[in-house]
Amino acid sequence: MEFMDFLSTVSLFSGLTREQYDELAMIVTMQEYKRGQPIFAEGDEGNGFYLVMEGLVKIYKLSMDGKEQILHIFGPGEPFAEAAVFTGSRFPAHALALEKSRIIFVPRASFIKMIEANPSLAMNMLAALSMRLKKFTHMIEDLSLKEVPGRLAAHILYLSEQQEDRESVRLNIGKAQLASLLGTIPETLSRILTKLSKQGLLNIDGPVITILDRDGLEELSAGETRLK
Amino acid sequence: MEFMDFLSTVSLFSGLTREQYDELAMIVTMQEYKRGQPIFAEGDEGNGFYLVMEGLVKIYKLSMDGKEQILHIFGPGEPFAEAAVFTGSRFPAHALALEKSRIIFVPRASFIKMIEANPSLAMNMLAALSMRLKKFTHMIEDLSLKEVPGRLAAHILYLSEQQEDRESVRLNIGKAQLASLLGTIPETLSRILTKLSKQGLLNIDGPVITILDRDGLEELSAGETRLK
DNA sequence: CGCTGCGTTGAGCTTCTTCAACGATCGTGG
DNA sequence: CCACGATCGTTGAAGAAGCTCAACGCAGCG
Repeated sequence: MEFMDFLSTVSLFSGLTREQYDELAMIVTMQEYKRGQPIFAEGDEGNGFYLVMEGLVKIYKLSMDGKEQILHIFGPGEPFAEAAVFTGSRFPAHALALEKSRIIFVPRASFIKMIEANPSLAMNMLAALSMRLKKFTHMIEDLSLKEVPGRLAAHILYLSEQQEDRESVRLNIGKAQLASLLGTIPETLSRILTKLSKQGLLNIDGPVITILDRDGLEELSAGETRLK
Repeated sequence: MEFMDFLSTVSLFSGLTREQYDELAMIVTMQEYKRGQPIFAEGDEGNGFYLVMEGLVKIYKLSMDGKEQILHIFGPGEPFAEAAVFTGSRFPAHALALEKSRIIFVPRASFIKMIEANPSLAMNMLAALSMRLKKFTHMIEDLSLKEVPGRLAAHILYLSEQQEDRESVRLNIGKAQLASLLGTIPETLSRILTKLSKQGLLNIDGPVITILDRDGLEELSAGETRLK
């Protein structure tokens, strides 16, 4: 059972005993998805939650006329669709593998039993949901109160804090996906990237963005500056 | 202790034993706020969460240039700022009383002890956070994928399902607040209300909105229709 | 080699915001 | 009780931001 090594790295499960890991390994299942393959659709019954073991997953909404808004992009170690476990309702969004992925499924009923018996698991889950909530708060703020250049700047700065190299960022998703994550369309994103580039705030080389003027980006992101 | 009657009506605490209610009543405090008075500010230390006992509270974000986005409006029986309890961090938004309100405060440390000892309380809290998450998902979808008329229509339909009278809705907040909740400004909201009214979809009488064409509103809300 | 997906660029247009002015309502103090 | 100011809602005109539609270059891949 190669899950074990992986499960022990998932922060949601930190603090579990050896037996609890065994128990967990018994109730979960694993499945592979090809690039572009859907994992679930909005409206599907949510009878459990998922865990990215390997690969990349996007959670997104679609409008009637086909426009997409990405809510999350999840990589290895991250759980998704946990909320459906506790509302007992249907998935409010779509999920799709952006790359070839291995995804673990944790069925609701057994997981709820585990939670009720493990205060630390409950606390971990509460913390996870709370972080998610905070992230959404941020997203709503960005969508409503910032213009696209500000959102883009904020996102680049965010990425630069996640990655090793502080000064240059490598996008793990395509520009079209990035546009959808920022609540805009590829054309607009492209224009703004070239604009930022022409103003010397950053440098674009395919999927690699180099930060040239961090202060300038921070002003943009805070809404103190306007793009001319 | 007049809390008791109230606490027993709060769904977050459903399933607690008599002793647990007593315990709860011991650790909480109550405070009154006047209309317009702040309860906490973004960035404040979040050392507990709140519960509306009476009145109306808004949770909101401000942009640099003063624009406001309302995240929630809470009335009696609803908890708010719970997430701060579990992330252990600062409040990510502002809270202010829209009316004269009585607000209960539940300090973090004692509440966490209660949760760890009460699986049902943990489950209630997980369910509450999950619902909140779902609501935000909806909000992001609206902001990103719908235009203002669609958001407004969706909101009116939502209100009509909450209230007794299915055909006429009474706004419990002013139109400026409603605009901020929908991610727009009073001018735009006003124009769209009159437009909807002229098209015979609804009727406006001060804070009372009468639904004249429910199907039309649903089409708008789903993005199937455009406003001419 | 051609196809397909992705990114870019241009032109025109729609939606929404900004700025300004004005009427109505409400609560307060004189 | 009236007058006043403040807040709130409405309307108009102009401008900005972002979207739509269309075309094209380029790279990867069968």
